[in-house]
Amino acid sequence: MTADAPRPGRRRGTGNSRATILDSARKLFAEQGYDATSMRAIARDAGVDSALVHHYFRDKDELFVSCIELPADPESVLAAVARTVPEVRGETLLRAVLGLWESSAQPALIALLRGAVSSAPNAELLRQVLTKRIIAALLTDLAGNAADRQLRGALAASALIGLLMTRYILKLEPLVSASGEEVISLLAPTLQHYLTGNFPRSPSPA
Amino acid sequence: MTADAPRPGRRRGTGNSRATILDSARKLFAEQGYDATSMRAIARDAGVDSALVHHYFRDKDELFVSCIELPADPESVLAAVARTVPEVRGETLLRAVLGLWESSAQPALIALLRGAVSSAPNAELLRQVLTKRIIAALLTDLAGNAADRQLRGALAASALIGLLMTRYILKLEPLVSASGEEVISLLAPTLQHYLTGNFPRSPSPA
DNA sequence: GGATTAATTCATCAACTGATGAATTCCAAG
DNA sequence: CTTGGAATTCATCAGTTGATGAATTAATCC
Repeated sequence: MTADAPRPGRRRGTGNSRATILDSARKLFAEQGYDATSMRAIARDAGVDSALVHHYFRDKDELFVSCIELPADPESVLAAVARTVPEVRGETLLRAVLGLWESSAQPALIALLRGAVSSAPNAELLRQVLTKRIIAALLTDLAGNAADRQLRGALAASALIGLLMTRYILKLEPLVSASGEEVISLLAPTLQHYLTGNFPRSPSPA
Repeated sequence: MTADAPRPGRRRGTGNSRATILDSARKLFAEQGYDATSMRAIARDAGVDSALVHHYFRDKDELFVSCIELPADPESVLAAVARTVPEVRGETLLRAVLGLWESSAQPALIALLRGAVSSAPNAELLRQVLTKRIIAALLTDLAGNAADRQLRGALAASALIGLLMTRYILKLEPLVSASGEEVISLLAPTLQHYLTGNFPRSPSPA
């Protein structure tokens, strides 16, 4: 008996601990948020000593941002969105974003969203991503003065964030169980209207 | 000297410690979220020993939900919304919700929203409030079968949550600086469309 | 005025947190 | 075979957290 008392030292074959740790961290950060997730819990979930986590990632913050570095390449996806004609960009953006969120990047994205809400610096991070990347892609080649464009971008962002919150955080039915295409067909008109429709008090004098 | 060494025991006049604690708690929960706010920090902010906080509120959870119990009376506000004709309910709801969020209840509401995102049980709390109260009021006397109504309610909730997130948490311009009336005129059509408009694949066969 | 009750603080607990340094074991280069 | 580095765990630290029970002071009731 007394089969396995795990002694220290390097293991035989397995050289994937770092990746395992990252997976566990993404999962737990996504499920419970930044504060509520302890280094020890991550280590436990990864089947590893907590000191090993610190061996690969200096501290909790570094581990968190390492989780956020997306596995996929959202940059090119957004560039593709920017290249479509503005008249269908609502649907295109929705399809791209939902594609990302249904991919293996989901835990990282949920972690990003969760983090943004629970701490001010992380909120700044998300705001940057939102304005400098997503909204920027949305507004490419869009007509109108600066104020008008900024407003349209913010409204689109609000629709998008609302969807992500209800579908992935609050898990409000029937938005959770709906297929991606259903969601797209429901929300694309709204997004498109924000981008290219005309408003009650849209600041376009002259 | 050694002027003031605060000794234990009841104080002279001041009988408002409980309210002071609640104010500090609302403020800190709103600023930093549930996890990041410690009982001790609340006590310090209220100028009080941390044991006194436990004297009035059994534990941190009870304090949190006490913070959420709104100072105003949103029940009657929502009832008023439910009494309007469905055709203007989008605007009415928006006006009511924004009124609440611009009132003294704001810290409590931000705390509720922050809490929902950072922990699953608190998410359940917000989901309950959302479905049993807000969405319920929205759907009063609305035509359609159950599935259709549930979908419309969820979409309206997503638009609402998106607005609250961008305006009060992420602080995305120009939605932050816009006046309440501007926001209403921008979003009311969307909400109204979700409630009473017709959809691409609205499940109304026959 | 004596007894009861409420308000307040002190001292303290066990649990958990993130983090560090030293030890152990293995792999790979020379 | 030796030597250096990488992977891994152990033991431990100081700090914080939520919570409790006892002590102290004041207000209130009779």
